[in-house]
Amino acid sequence: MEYNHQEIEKKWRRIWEQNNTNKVENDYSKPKYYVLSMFPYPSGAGLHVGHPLGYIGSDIIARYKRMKGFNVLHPMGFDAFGLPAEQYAIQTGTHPEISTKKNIERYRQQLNLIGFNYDWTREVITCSPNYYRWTQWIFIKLYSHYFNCQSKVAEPIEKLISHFNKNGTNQCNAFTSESINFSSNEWQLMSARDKDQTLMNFRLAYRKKGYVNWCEALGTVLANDEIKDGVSERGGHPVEKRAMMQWALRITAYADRLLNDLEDLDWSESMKNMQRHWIGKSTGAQIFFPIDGSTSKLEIFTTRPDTLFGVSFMVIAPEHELIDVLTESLQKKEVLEYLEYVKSRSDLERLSENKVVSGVFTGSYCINPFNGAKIPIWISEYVLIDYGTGAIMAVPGHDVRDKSFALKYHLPVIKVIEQDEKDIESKNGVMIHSNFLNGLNVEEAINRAILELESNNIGFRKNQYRLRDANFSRQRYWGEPFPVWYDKDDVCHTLRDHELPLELPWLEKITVGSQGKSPLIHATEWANPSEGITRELDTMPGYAGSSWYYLRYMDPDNNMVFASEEALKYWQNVDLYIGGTEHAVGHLMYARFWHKFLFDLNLITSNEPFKKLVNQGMIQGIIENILLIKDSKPNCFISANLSKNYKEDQLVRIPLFVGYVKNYNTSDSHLDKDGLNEFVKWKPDFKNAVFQTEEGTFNIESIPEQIKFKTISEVGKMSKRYHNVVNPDDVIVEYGADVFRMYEMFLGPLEDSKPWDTNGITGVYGFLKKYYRLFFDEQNKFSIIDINPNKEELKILHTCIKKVNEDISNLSFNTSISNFMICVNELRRINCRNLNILSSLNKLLAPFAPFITEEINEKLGFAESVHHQSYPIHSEEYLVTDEVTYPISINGKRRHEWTVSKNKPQSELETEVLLLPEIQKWLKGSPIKKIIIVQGRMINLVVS
RNA sequence: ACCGAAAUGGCGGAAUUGGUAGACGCGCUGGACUCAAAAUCCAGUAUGCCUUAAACAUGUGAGGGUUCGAGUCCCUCUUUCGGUACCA
Repeated sequence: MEYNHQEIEKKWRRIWEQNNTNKVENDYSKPKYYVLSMFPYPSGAGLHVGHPLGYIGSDIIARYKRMKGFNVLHPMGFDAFGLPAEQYAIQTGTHPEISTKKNIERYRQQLNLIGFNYDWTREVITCSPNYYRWTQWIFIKLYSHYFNCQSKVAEPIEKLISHFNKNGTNQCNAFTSESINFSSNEWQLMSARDKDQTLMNFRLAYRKKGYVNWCEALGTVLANDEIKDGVSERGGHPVEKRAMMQWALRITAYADRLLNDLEDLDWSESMKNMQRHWIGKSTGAQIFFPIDGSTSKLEIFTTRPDTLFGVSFMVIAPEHELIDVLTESLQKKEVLEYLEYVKSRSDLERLSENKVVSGVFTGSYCINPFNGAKIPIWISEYVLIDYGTGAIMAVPGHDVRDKSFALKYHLPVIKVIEQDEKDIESKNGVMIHSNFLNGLNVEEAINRAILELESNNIGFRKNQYRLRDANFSRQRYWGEPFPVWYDKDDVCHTLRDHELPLELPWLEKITVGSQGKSPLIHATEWANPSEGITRELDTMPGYAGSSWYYLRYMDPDNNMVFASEEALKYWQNVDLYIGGTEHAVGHLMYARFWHKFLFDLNLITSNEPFKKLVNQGMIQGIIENILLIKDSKPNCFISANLSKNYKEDQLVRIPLFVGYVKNYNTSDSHLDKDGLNEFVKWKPDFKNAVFQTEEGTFNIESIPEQIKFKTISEVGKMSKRYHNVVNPDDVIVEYGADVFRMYEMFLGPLEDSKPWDTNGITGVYGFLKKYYRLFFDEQNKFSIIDINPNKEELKILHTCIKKVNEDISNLSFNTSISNFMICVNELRRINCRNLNILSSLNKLLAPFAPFITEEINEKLGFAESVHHQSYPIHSEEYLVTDEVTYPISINGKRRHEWTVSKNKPQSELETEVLLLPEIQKWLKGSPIKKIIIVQGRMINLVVS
């Protein structure tokens, strides 16, 4: 009887669905275990082989935990709002709701094929009004709360308002990004609009000016991802930074808690470090430098107030609000030119190419508050507006970047710490040329300087965070609408609970917006529901829906609350969260922030959302690129072996469909004549392009038969944009879901990234065929013998049980599969057909290969699903051996093996080992310096 | 540039966490079964020296160090991948 995966898998898929085998109850009597995989964005390319890597891991854990007696929550859903669906709509006219729905159906079907034990009745889809109603509801909560710095929790904004009524800002303890002060009287006299704007400084969801990538030609805001080399990826149009009113979330209020609470999480240290670095807490001082000839002051933050006597210039960000005031008329032209240049540069470029410094002088000066020195104020792109105050004091004597700037523009370099030239940024040394700081070490000087600043009212001690209040607005259609409206005075109001959800209006045709607004500007009735009332036309970003979805799974259909108190209390938080490193910071930081906020409101009982976090590696794809000469007319492609004749920035890499390329992912990857024809058919824009090789330059008609047009191979993300997506479907048809699952796990450690490659899948397929055949006799009859197992069988089985249990708890699935292979090979060697042994092994394998084990389980005559039985536990008694083989090394080099009784005492080992002839041969009578014996492990002889 | 991860045979990887490097699988070579193929089974397979084997030497990205002993720990470097706030 041959293993027929198609038949078996089809059969059990149907039966499981009929019997609701995967249904999860809120059965509060059992201990709970919540295992979650990051939900996917349902892209048009379908589920690719990278997605299931983590899903299979969590599925194995979920099935394992269930067999261990836990009530397991293992849900799945879709992160369904997002840019690609909208882009697709603009290009093809298919409404995002329709394409998204279609994509989700495809994904769900593909997921079911793999045999995950999801309870689909708990599915969460972020774009369904049923769900985003509660995203909007949480947003309103954020809007109507502020952060109390004293109690360190969120509190209702009404509390702050009544404080303002009584005391103004005096001792209000509210977290704010901008320090503002007013009296109760001033507060009461404010107009509704002013009050609204003032409160925006405190609300956890608020509006402020934020910078976006504006593309005039496309009439839209672009994602960083859509910009390449400073121009739009689509069409190559110029892009500039533009300030717009944007919603933002005050995550910075929670910076300290997000930092401190990392301690107790069962996350990898590297992951915690990435989060720590992202939060980037630094301590220092905020200092006000008087501006020469003006009453206003330049506010800066520095971690090194000790170096105040070494300041030789100031640098402000190109977006700094004081630029107009500071720029002298003589400098105006130069400054404007520089600002023009900076507009075209991305933050990434501004930071990464900082070997080449650039900047411009404003013509104005500051006064050093400590010694009255006149200091020139410069503008440079290496200072970012979003970090700190957008202005720095430059100390070229003790900062490498400041120094290279000073050297380029011939500004003075003043040393104020006695130290070696090579470690000018270190905090070792004694202060010099610094008046009252002279003779102090750096730490003392920092404290002394801050005291001096504070007593003279020119600055104060401050913690600064790299973490920013990230932009929460998108000028897009396909996202959650903000549940707010503006009155004729532009005062913001939130909708009431019963008015939620505020649904996205249906647009027949999605087109880009205008005047910097989203496509929602075309929904005129929706946008202006009545006289003097306008809705917010921005929508929420992708991370809105994903910041709390794990809570909704606990009680997904509740229409009264986002999840019931009982469900929240029982499931609490996620015990194990598996997802890709690409979400290491963004998503996890925001989910932690929302969770803490809901915790402050007493809506949930845990302080952190994800107790244990594991990052699965990426399954990478091969990206094949064809080289195009920039700005060539007609478009001229070159064969990759000619690329050395060009500078890197003269060429553009265009990713193409991997299927057109011969020998892909090798140094010989190339397009042949057919490949080039297919390429042109696929990208008709290039039908008039020419192709240059060593043999000459050809157009598409004149291409010679034997052309080898070389491409460039890279390893990278599997993504629709690189045209290298591999779907699991074909693999499953050929080998079955059990093989697919086990093969993905067998590829290597869950955490490692690796390019997709099906070489070797036959090994896993062969294993399952062998496994299946274990249950059949020579006549191909299912035949199992129900007698007491012998010692050898028990040893083989229990060795495997022990290893597999250990491996599962370490999420080391690749080695557990090796152990299954070893076990099956051994059992076949001794021709084992024992019921006791094989039914235990079948249960052991069930979480990995749910279909085949269920089939065998039925054949073995068990009525209950194998997945509802209990998991085997090993007994040490079957594993004991009485002999041990010692490797014997001489000077650390292995020379011999020696098998002796396990209990041979160390003293006997020591004397007897020297008598072994194989050892004698090596010693040749030289004296033994030392004998190292690790009992039961190894012996090492040290000779001179 | 910054933060994080990785590098072991022809390939994916294993190594009890400082103790026999290469488990398990792929591929390859040879053999059995077969008219033949597929499937299956058996044997071999890090490299060098060598007809082969024994024996020996070398060997975990590069270079240094600690140790009786280093793939594993420390320092320096190289390459690749992920993230860097509007891809999700």
